[in-house]
Amino acid sequence: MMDDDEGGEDEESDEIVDDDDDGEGEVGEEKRRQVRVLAPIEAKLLGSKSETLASNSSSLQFSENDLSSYFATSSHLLSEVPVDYALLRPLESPNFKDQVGKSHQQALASVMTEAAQAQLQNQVQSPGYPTSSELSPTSVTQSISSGPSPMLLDQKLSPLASTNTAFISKVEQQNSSNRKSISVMPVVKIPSTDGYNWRKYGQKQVKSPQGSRSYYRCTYSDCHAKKIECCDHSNHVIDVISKGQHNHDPPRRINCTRESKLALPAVPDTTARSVRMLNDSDPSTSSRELIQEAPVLPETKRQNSSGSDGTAEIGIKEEHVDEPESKRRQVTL
DNA sequence: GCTATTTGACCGGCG
DNA sequence: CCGCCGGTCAAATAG
Repeated sequence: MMDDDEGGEDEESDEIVDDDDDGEGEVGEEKRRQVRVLAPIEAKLLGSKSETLASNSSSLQFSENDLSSYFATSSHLLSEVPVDYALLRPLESPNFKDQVGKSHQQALASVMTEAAQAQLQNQVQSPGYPTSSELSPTSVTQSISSGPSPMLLDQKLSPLASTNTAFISKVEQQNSSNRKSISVMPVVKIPSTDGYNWRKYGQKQVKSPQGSRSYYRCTYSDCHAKKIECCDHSNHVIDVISKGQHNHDPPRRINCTRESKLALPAVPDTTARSVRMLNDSDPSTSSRELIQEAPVLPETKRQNSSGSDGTAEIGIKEEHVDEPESKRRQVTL
């Protein structure tokens, strides 16, 4: 898929930021333009990704000045600024204060959550953006922590899989063509969070928990493991149901150049997700009340603002289904 | 050309 | 028997 994860950071970042508005804003054109204004900054920020953003004060300072000047001219766009930019710029900076004044800070605060949501998606969808494992976790997490839930961040950062890259480009197409059915794919694809590679083979609008379901199966040749992502109306993944078991180890894609960049190492991302084991034969576990949240990030319920974003905790069920795949029409006609 | 995703259609289960 | 619904297939599409 998206093979240019190494080169196309700048371009993609545009799309990425634009990409996240389809979730909420539909601002489209205008937003895209606004994003372009920020492109240079973004390039710088992304350019310094190899160093730790937080610790590299020089580059940060640079960005800071840049941001300030940009901010002075386009402060009204702040709501569109991904939270990372806003937060990377110390609010205490007198320079910054001078230009924007207090009211902007207040506006910033209110806007922060929105921008944070956008930024989160932005991060996860940017192939060039350092993942939580590449980048000093604190730098990212800290910059975000004042906004939405770190859990959300983790959720969104972790699943950097090949599918995400596809999502970036596809979403734009979907935006432009105003698709009728599913507005966008779920913001987060989980494929690699559990270390396995998943291929999506279907998506369905469902009613029970109103939203959509995405159906994945393990790409491993003989593995029949499947999983279903349940998304709410706003395409936020609210539940992940695993069916079947892998008959292989999670692929360690260390040597795989492309995927190792896109996907995190095969470490189960249980910090962010609630994990639910669901036996197929155990219907008692089929309801969402059974979600066990991993209390790794004790941030209240992290709903308030980010909750509006549908930051529903994702439950991962696991259905041990040894169901024979020989159900129906497996024989192609 | 290959692989992954999207999406409408199809199929079976269930009430 | 019929309609609804969820799961899957497969052609079309995209990168």
